[in-house]
Amino acid sequence: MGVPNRPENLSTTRTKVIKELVEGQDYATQLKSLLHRPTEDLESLSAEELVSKILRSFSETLSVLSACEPGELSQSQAVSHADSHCDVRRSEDSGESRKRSEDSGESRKRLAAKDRRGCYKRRKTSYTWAIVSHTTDDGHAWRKYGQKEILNAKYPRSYFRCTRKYDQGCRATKQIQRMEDDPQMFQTTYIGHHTCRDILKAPQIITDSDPWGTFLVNSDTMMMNIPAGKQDRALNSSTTTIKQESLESPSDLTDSISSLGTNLWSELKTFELLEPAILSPKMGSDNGDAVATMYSCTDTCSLNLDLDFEGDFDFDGGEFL
DNA sequence: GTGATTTGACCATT
DNA sequence: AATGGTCAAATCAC
Repeated sequence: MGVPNRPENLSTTRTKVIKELVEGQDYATQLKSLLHRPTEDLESLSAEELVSKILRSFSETLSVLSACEPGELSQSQAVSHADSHCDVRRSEDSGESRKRSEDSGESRKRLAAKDRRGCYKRRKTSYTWAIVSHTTDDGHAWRKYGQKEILNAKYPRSYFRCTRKYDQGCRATKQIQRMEDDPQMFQTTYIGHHTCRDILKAPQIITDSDPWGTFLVNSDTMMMNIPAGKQDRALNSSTTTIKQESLESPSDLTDSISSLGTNLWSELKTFELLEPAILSPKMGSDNGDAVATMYSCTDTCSLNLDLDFEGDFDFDGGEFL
């Protein structure tokens, strides 16, 4: 990613974001009508397909936005400097194929391995956001690379990276932790966005999961809230309840979907006005744990650029993590 | 045999 | 020093 703060890049970014959101809005609209008339329009896309497309649209939008976010930029710069020797070495022995080659009996001990270790940079400034869901399946192919007991947490945290990390350089990772107060639910924290090309390749993304039964609980630069009442229901209800709810009250769901789309859209228009603030170097800098921007999709849809939840917003402080 | 997962060690951050 | 994120050898599953 070059110099995203330049005007021409801003323009490109805006165009891409608008395109993706328009697309997503269109699919959401189709989904809405589909839910109202589930038996009609047999030739149109299925609800599952539409949901997949909507999610893809969001994913792409987030990718574009993260690409122009200063924090992401500094991360890229870090890669080209401090990380470079590591990445070169990694790409030289290229991904998964490197795996067992060095093993073969000897040189398995620490000294050899030690040369490799410490050769990574912990990412701090990527886009992160979290969802709580009854499922951990999000349609992407992930590979587990670690698990850790977390202090004061009942359940361990599992670490996943995109399976395309090495063949496509996709930097997306996620962490999954079972929620203490509701072991049926998982909190999934995504770090970075997929840059690989097989986004949502698997249609099963919504087969046994209900994407609307999940909700975003935080982001360090972006936070989306499903309307508060729905959050409560999502928190307090099981999967089946959510699904039943959707079936019994489609308008409830579709209202949510459409408000999500329209609010995003109206906010996008504001985006243009607030662009200097959004792209200000302050946001998403190393202080990335602070929520610099909040996209709220509540009924009173607001865009607050100067909110700083550091300290106040104790999302990480034990409630979920 | 190949790819995925487990698990203890290493390392960055605070 | 404590904690959490990542690595990579060992192990598992197919």
